[in-house]
Formats: sequence, C-alpha cells, structure tokens
Amino acid sequence: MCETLGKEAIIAEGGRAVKGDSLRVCLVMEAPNRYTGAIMSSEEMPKAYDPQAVEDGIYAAWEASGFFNPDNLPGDRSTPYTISLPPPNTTGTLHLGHAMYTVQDILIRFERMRGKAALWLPGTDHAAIATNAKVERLLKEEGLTRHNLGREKFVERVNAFIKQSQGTINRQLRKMGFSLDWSREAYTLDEPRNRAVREMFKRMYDAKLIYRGHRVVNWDPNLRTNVSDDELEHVEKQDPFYWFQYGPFVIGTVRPETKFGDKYVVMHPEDGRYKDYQHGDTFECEWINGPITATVIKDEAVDPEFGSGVMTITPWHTAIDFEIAERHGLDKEQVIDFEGNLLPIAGEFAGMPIEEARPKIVEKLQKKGLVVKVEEEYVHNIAINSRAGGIIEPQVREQWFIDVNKPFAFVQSKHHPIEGLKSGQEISLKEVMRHVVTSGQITFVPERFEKIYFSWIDNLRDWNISRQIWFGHQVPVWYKGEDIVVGETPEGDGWEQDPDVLDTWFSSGIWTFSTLGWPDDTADLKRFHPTDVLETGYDIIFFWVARMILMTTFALGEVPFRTVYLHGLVRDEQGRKMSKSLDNIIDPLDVAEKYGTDAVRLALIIGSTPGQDKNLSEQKIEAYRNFGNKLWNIARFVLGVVEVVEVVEGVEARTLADRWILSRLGEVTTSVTKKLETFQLSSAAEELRDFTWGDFADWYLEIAKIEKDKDDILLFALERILVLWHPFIPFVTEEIWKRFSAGSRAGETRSFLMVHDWPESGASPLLFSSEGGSASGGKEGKGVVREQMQHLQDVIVAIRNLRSENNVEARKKVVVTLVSQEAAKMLDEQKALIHGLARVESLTISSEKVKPGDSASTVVGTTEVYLSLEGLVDMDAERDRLVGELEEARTFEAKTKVKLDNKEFISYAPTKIVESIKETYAQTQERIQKLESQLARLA
RNA sequence: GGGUGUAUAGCUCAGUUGGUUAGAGCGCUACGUUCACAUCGCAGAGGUCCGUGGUUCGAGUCCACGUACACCCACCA
Repeated sequence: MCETLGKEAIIAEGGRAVKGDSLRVCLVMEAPNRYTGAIMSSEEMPKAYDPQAVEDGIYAAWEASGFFNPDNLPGDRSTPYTISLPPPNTTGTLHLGHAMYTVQDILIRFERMRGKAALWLPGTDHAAIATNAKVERLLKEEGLTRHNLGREKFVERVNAFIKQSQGTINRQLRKMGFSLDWSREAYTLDEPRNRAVREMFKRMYDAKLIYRGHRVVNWDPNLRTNVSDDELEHVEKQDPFYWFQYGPFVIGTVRPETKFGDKYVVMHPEDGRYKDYQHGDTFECEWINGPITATVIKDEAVDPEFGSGVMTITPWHTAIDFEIAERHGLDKEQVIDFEGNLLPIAGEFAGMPIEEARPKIVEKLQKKGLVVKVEEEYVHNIAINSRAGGIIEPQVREQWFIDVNKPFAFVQSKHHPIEGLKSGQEISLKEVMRHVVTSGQITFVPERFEKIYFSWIDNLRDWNISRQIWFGHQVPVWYKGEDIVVGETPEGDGWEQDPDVLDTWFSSGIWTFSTLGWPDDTADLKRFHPTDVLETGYDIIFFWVARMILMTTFALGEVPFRTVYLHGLVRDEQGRKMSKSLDNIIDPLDVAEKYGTDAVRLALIIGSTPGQDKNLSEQKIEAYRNFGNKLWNIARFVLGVVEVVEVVEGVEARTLADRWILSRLGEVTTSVTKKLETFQLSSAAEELRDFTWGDFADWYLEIAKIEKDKDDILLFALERILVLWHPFIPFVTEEIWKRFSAGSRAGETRSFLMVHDWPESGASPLLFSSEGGSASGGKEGKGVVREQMQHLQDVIVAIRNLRSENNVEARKKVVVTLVSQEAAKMLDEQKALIHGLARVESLTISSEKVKPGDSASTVVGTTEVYLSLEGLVDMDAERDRLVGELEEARTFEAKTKVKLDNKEFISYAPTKIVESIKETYAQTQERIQKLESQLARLA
C-alpha cells in the first residue's frame, strides 16, 4: 500500500519532496512487518541489483528498529562512541559536499558493529546571516523588504522557510542512508539550545570575557549588519588611485569620499624627509569644502616606503586609522551613514551614495588644483560579505565582543579533565585553545591543519559576536536606565532587550554539548561527551572547529572532540567548484536515484584522501554502481548454489584454495579493521573491493564451481564480506543479508546486518582442518599456502596468455605440458583447477626435462609451460615473443646483479632484503636458462 | 606580503615510518566459452613518478632550489 501511494504521489506531483513523504508513510505503515514477513529465497533475487526498489524500505526498517539510538542497541554497550553531525545550514537543500557525511556514517556503523554505544546526533544550523539574507532575497522578489514587514512578521517568514528547508534536508540525509539518531535531533535555534546560549553568554559575561565596546566593525550597508573578520572575502578590484595636495604634503587614496573629515596627517617618526615637522604641529590648508586646520601626527603604523610616506586618516571608517586615533586621542567623525550615503559633513555632497559622489568630489578637487595625479589602473583588494555579497564599509559601532586574550579562572571538568590545566588557573581563551592541540588532546587528520589552526589563533582578535539582523538568538541582555541584566528575562516592567542577535557561530560553538542537555548535568552529557570525531570540511576550520574548542573548553573544562578529520571539497571532474553558473552541479539525490546510494557513497570514499579536494564524475559513480551489482551477483550465486542457506559457525578447509581464501579472509579482516581505526577509509574500501572482486569472485567462485561442496566456506565468506562492506555500502549489504538470514533455518534469523558483530581481527575463520595440524596453519603454513596458490594462479594465467597470444579459440580445449621440479606435486594436486580454469584437455605434469615439439612456451617462476599447437605455431612470432621475454629477464638480471655486487648494499641493507634479492636473482637466472633452452628448441 | 597544498598511465586518483620489476578505476586493443553477473569474463597495451641538485647501500617516498597550477591568510593608505 505504501509503495503504491508513494509512486502515485510521485507521478502526480513529480517532486522529490513528495517521494520523501511517501518514505515517511512507509516508515509508519510498512516497516514493522517488512523484515519478518515472507521468506525470500535466493531464486527470487533479480539478475541485477535495483537500489531504487529497496533503499527507502531498508532505511525505514532501520529507523523503525530503533537501533540508530544507542540506548536501544543490544548487548553490553558500555563504551560510547559519539559524532555530532555538523549541522547543515537551513538555507535550502544539501549539495554533494554534504554527501561527505558518508565518512561519519562509515565510522559510526563500524563502531556500532564493534559493540560500542554509537551515537550520531543530527541537527540543523539556523545560519543567521545566510538564512536572513536568503529570505530577504525571496522577499525582494515579492517587492518587500524586512523593514516594511516588521521584525515579528519577518521572523515568521524565516521560520516557515526553515521548516521547509529542514524537511528537505532530513529527507536527503535519510536517502543517503545515514544512521542518525533522530530521537535526539536538535536545531541551533530551538528552545533547549536557546537556553544553553543564554547560559553560555551569562557565564562568559560573568567571567568578564564578554564585553561591550565601540570598535570599527565590518559593516554591510546592504544587509545593515556587521559581520566577523572570518566572514569577509577579499576580491580584487581595479580603481583609480588619486594623489592629492594636502597642504605641503601629497597624499594618496582610492576613496576620496572618506576624506571630508581628514584633519590629521600622519608620518613615520623616523622618516627623515619630514624631520622638520614635529608631532602636534598644525597648519592651514585648502581642502574639499574650504580651508581646514590640520595636525601632524607621528606614528609607526605608516610605511615610509609607500608613496609619499604621508597619509591622512579616517578613524571612523578604517580600522588601522581608528587604532592610530585611539593611540593619540584624536577625534573620530562619521562620514558615511549606515546605508552607504554621505553625511552632512560632506557639505554639498551630503545624502549621495558613495559611488555617485566619488567622481564629483574628484572633479571639485581638480578645479581647485589639488589633484596631483591619477593612476587609472590601480588594483587593490576590497572586502565583501561572503555570506551575502555586499561591499563592506567599516563603521564604528557599539558591539559585543569575546575577549580572547584576557585571563580567566579555568574550571576543570570532573569527568573528562583537560590534562595540563588546573581549576582556578588564570589562562586566556587563546592559550587554552593552543594548549589542547599542542598537548595532543585534540589531533587533526591530516596533521598539517594544526599549523593552520595555530596561525589562526596567533592572529585572532577579539571576536565580535553581535549582529544587527533580526534572525538568530537575541543578545540575552536587558537594560533599564543604568541597570543591566544578563542571561534571564528580568522581572518587572520597563526592561528593554538588546535588539541585536548573536553570531551564528556562538550557538554552533556549543553544539557538541548543547545537544546533550547542557547546562543540565545530564546522563547523555556525561556519557557521550567529549565526542570522538569531528568530521567536516577544511574550509570551516576557523569558523567552527576553533570556536567549538574555545567555547567547550571554557564551559565544560573538556575538549569537544578528540580527533578532527577534515575532508576535502567535492569538485567536478575537471576540478572546478560546483556552481549554478557553471551548470556542473551534481545533486546527491539525482545520482543516488540513478545509480543507488551505495554507489555514490563509494565513489566519494574510494580514491579520496583527507584534506584533499576530490574531483567527482558521474562515470565514477557508475563504476561503483557496477560493483554493487557484482556483489549482488556474488550473493546470488552463493545463495543459489548452496543446499541450505544458513549462517555457519565454523568451516573446514579441504583444498589449497580453501585454505587460501580463508587465510585471505582473515588478513583482509585484520587489515580493514586497522584501516578503519586509523581513518584510512579509501584504502580499506579498495582492499575490500580487490578482495571481493578479484580473489573471491574471479578466483574462488570459479574454483568452487569445479571443486564443489563448499557450502560452508561460501556462506562463511559471503557473510564476512557483507559484514566488512556494510559500513561503506549499507543498503546492498543489508538487502543481501535480509535474504541470507531469511533463508536460514527457522528461528535462526538474525537481526539487521547493521547490528551484526564485527569480526575479531587476527582470529582465523579456519576452525577445522582436514589436513590435521594446527587449525590456522600457523604463520609459516599460511605463507606456503599463499605462495602455492600464487604459483598456481600464475601458471593458469600463463596458459590463458599463451592461448590468447596464439589466437586459440576460446572454446577450444588445449594440450598442455608443465615441467617443474619444485611445484610438480602441487600442480598435480591442483590438476582439476588447471583443466577447468585454463580450459585444458590434456595435461601432462612432469618433473623431468621434456621438450614437447610444435608448441608455444613460457616460464612461470620454476615452472615451464608448453602449449601444444599441432602445426599451428607461428614459429617467427613465437621466437619473437620468447626473445622479448628473455631480454626482459636479462635486463632485470643485470640490475639485480649490480645490487648484489655492491658490497655496501650487502653490508648495510637488512639481511631480509638482501636474502630476498639473492633469491630473486637465482630465480631469474633459472628463468633465463629455461627461456634459452625453449628458444633453442625453435631454432 | 606571508602560508599551505598539488604535480605518478590518455582521464580521475591511491601509494602510512625509504627496500625485490610503481598500483587501481575509467578509457583503449583483441577475444568471448559450462546458466551469479555484458552493470560481465579473459588476455593485453600504456608510466624519465614536474625539473635540477643533495642525503642514503638504496629515493615516487627524505632535504634544498626551481617551474606550473590551486587554495588560505593579511588594515599597505
């Protein structure tokens, strides 16, 4: 019923949102019995895996199981493992970059399977400025502004927009298969977070780290708010650069419109050119709107090398000028208003926007003869608001700041104290931020980002946390006359709240613990904090990562997370940023629907490395769709060929191939586990793919068709493969597991693969061995198995190669002679495999030297391979080929000999290396000899 | 002006303490058989690991310099 409903809805509306809605319906109506219903046998498995048909249902069933919530997980879950989802901005929809959350899902699923109380906590960020700007843009399309709407109505509009945005985002996160604990979902602007924000503000205020003061801020006249230093973006712009006569001096500027109030002329104290002028000297000079009195100021901020080494200052509209004015107690005057128009000080230009006024001012100065020269093509950087695009006009405003240099009394955590700090210790926020990273209590992956973090801290100035927009957490401060109350709404009448709102990052900065119930001392907070990993893009390290460290160490006396894993940005296949204007955006939902979510996840993970940007093409996603299908068909074969589909506990190795695949399985398990523990996700997935596709499918399954009776190993290996793959590609593995476990004997149905135990590293799956001796075969036995199997594979490939080189028809069976002293026994034992896998009709294995005539030949390790061709051998081609092989071998022999002749190599290199090279040398010589004799046979 | 990253096969990229003849996927060439899979199988071609110098018995890997590209930070009026 659910599916029908969903499909009809899609057809009717053609929209993604509707489809998501149907998903929710599924969740309620269908999930409870979906996985306990009809038993599917493998025969019902379609030929091709169809992600579309199963993904939504699987997700709904996972969600209904409650296992996303660590409180519901089975077994002893005493060890917590926590990741806070970096809350996506509620500005619309997720893009492909968000699909990188896959990294977190892999880690969470891995740790959940390992028996930890895995918590992945979701939520969204209200992104004050970005959302505010977005809604203002939408209003503009309706011909409205926030000002003619009013604060209340405007916030309503924003909230409606957010609600829609959150719905879309949450559907997208589900579509990606993310195992988030929705029961703990949070929002940076909901009531519990508002309480945390107010508490945080109050605590910092009480510690005197939050203060209010007049400073030059980055004012955006369009949005009519200021933004923090980190929200600026600098873009190159070409403008005329003017040189004006200012009394006896020549001063330069690109901004004549700020010069009305300039009455100070500043020069470096050591500048010899101006030694006749003393600090404080005054002089009369003609200026834009008539004569003024100017004062000489000596300050080291002036660069004598630049231009004339003299400048006038505009303290109200330039940060560095403001500082100079502060140092010398100079007047500051506002010239431009908060909407970007000139004030009455500009005289006849008052009220004009600056772009309009600029040329007119220059014209006037020109007439007065005060323009010395104009450089038309001056290139400089201007600051724009990166969130909304407006050109920044520095202004002096009264703002709230966090003092990052002022010492405060550090309060240590009871549960997870920061090493190296003591309660009551006087220390600044900057120092704490540096300490937790230098002491290794927070580590970055990759490490190099620590340097970037430190350099940011070194240059960090007080953090301006107030914004003049309407959307966000309102500054929790109330005024009545001289009285001021912070944190809680005061009793009584006549109180007015500060109209400003807080910087978004103030609430994002407390995300890891505000989501766990802080400021209450909750069980969640005690159990799940600090979180284990913060996984995010490197572009957000300053905005968020650093601020979380700042606020968490202050509020809790603990670190917010142990490891910061930074992924790269996702770009298009040519390495360009994805953008609407380039029309190269890949929508995660589009490709997930086209190729399956697992394919998208794998394409993002494989071949990408932390901190490195990632170029993604649809072709790549397609390739991993193919892998999913391969895995599907592996399962289809195994589940179809075995007599009873069941979960097996132990296996018996009867043949070389059995021992080989089981030992490989053990190796891969250990290796993949280790790689996941050390964040080498790409390498882990690659190794799994090579094992699954190469070793298992291409070799072992083909062998199983010949050797037969391998039900236990096939089932065991399939189960293990599914388990190891599950964190990466949860849907296809769960879907196969459903059929696997459902096909098992009644009562043996195991729950979701999602909560299947992760196999122990190092433990051998080989529980019984018909060969006797140790079950695992021991280390040496394992090595021999690997070596023998490798040789067997090489021989088979060599025969196939000879067939191919000599254009032997694929269906034709051939006559082969293998000559080997060392491997004859093994090859004889594996005769059946050589027959089957190389399509050999008649196989002779000899330890004596025989030279079959009329055949193509080659040498593989210690074995000579002859393929009889009954008069079909092209003697010339065969000779050429052998000569080629021989040349190659001789070149290699010579290279190896150089090494062995090097006495220093023999004495300095480790014995292990020397021995292996000696062995290789001997083998090469043997190979050369054999090739020579084969060649001689042709002569 | 500081700082970081990248440069490996036609394309996109792995390569974790330096160690036998450097890997994968896609693409390319040839051939396709017994029913897991043509979203496939089999075999193959394809690389001066950006350049120069250095350290070392040994360098894609470490160091220095250079070149090209990308990015971050910065109040030069």
